[in-house]
Amino acid sequence: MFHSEDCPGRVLYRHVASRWAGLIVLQLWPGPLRFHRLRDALPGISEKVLAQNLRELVRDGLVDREVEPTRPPQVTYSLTPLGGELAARVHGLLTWVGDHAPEVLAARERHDRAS
Amino acid sequence: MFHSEDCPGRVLYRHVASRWAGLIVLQLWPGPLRFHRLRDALPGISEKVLAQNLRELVRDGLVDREVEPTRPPQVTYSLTPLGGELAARVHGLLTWVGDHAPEVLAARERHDRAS
DNA sequence: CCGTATCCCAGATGATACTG
DNA sequence: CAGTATCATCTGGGATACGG
Repeated sequence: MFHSEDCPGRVLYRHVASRWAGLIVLQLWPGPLRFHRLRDALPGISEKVLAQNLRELVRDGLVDREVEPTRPPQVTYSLTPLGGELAARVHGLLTWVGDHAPEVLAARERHDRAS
Repeated sequence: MFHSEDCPGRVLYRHVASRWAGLIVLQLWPGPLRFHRLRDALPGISEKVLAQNLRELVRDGLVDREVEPTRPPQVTYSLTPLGGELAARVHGLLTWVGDHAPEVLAARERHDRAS
């Protein structure tokens, strides 16, 4: 798979596998969120980087952006159907990582001691 | 999930979501491979980066490294059971990305034209 | 064949301040 | 509230050459 270096699949994968994109999509999986909720759910992300990633995700048709023309404005982000499918896969990967991280750390310690 | 910035899950996820780790694990899913086979299956990777990633994966107990003491030496990499579980999730994500990349690119073009 | 050792860089990320 | 602007940083990754 991905036998060319810049085929569409590889390009998209590089974005999905970026530091934050997967985590953002995952946060939106249970339901829509506003900008600051999203920010608070992702400790360590800066507003700039969150905004960048959201723009990319909207551009790629994975996330919807809705603006309520109130004062002050309210902006809500939600997954598109396409984004929802992606989120399911990301969720599978992340829950596994979350569940097995301790095993991996144990293996790492074992390895470090042995060497 | 991952409510601390440097909890084990986030750390492991950052590695798994690195540019190459997922692709390497995926290549090993069908069966063991030698170093150069792996390199050839991953267009664009340098030997240095491949070696780095493999060392990390071995350290984390996700990949096995077996050396035949022949001359010249033959080194074979394979997934551990733990690595196999991870590969399944990565496979789910990557096949989806591969299958839907065209849709995403189409959405992107639509978006770029609209703006 | 299977790597390691150097050196280097772009691009992703971060901190801070500011605006409609 | 929801961002942008600006500048600084940092590290994963790349090129090249060499070694067991």
